[in-house]
Amino acid sequence: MAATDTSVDWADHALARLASDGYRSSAPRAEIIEVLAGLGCSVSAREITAELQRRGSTTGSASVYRTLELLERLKLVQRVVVSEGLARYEPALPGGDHHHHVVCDRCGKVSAFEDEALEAAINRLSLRLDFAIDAHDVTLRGECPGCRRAD
Amino acid sequence: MAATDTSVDWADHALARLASDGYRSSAPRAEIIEVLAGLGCSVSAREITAELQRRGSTTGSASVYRTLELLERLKLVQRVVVSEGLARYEPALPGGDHHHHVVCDRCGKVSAFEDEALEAAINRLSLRLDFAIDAHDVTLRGECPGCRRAD
DNA sequence: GTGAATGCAAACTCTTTGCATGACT
DNA sequence: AGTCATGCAAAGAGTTTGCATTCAC
Repeated sequence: MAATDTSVDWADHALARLASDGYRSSAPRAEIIEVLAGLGCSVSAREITAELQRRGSTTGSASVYRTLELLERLKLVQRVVVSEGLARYEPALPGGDHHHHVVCDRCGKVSAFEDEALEAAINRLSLRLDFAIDAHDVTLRGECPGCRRAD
Repeated sequence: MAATDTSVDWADHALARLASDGYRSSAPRAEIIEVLAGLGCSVSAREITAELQRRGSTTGSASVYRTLELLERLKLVQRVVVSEGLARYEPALPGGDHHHHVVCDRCGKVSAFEDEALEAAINRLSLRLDFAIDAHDVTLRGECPGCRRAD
């Protein structure tokens, strides 16, 4: 699929932002940004690297990771949690409590919460999607009380 | 922290379920379940393995992974996605669209959706939590239209 | 010319798998 | 006794890091 108008906008925006923030404009960065814009939503570093190789680029995977880290720091890309990855588990009783998690960006502390309105919104939402939804994860991120006080 | 009543209940329940499903009752499994019950919510395989070693157990990490897989299959533990792990990225424009993802359990297809009611619920929820929330991820899982038809 | 950014390769972390040994039923 | 489950160790996937080289400024 060709890049959409929005993705072109984003690529330009990202390149401009890098320049205005004093980062050097290199071919690898431009290529990574272009691929990111073209592939759209929810792309892994691995997929970007593969796409670069397919295009005959000599950009290495280390640069992909470094550039993603930079783009994330500048909030030019958002890191999303889709599934897989570092798995965490918790005991589950049949019909037991249903809760989600808040993770502290600073210290990594994980707390649990429950919210009926949230569940209701997800249930209603599930009805209007084409997918047959059978599970959901919600993760909030921010600063925990301890780290807030330490500011 | 000592095991709570609930976690003891869960450990017993899990052991009973394994037995009733014909799985052998082994020391490693019992230890893993005990650790899982004690550590509570959101534990990684790595943390379980570390705790086992700390306790002087000879249980290897392969058994931890195999037991977690088994427990997940029996729905005795729930796999939760907290963050980290396989990172996926997407272009982000400042003030750009805000959306979440539905992942097909069968084919891995990722689709995006937006839902105002969901966002509203999360915003309201954020206000009553002690954390200073600055981001959130919502991931739904189920079967995509294509895979549903293929049933 | 100088320092930032790159590519390569090695190191690391987490997870999975093969296989011989050991333990539950 | 039979076979399920284990531990070990090796292999695999994804990511990070050190270092010499290259390239943008």
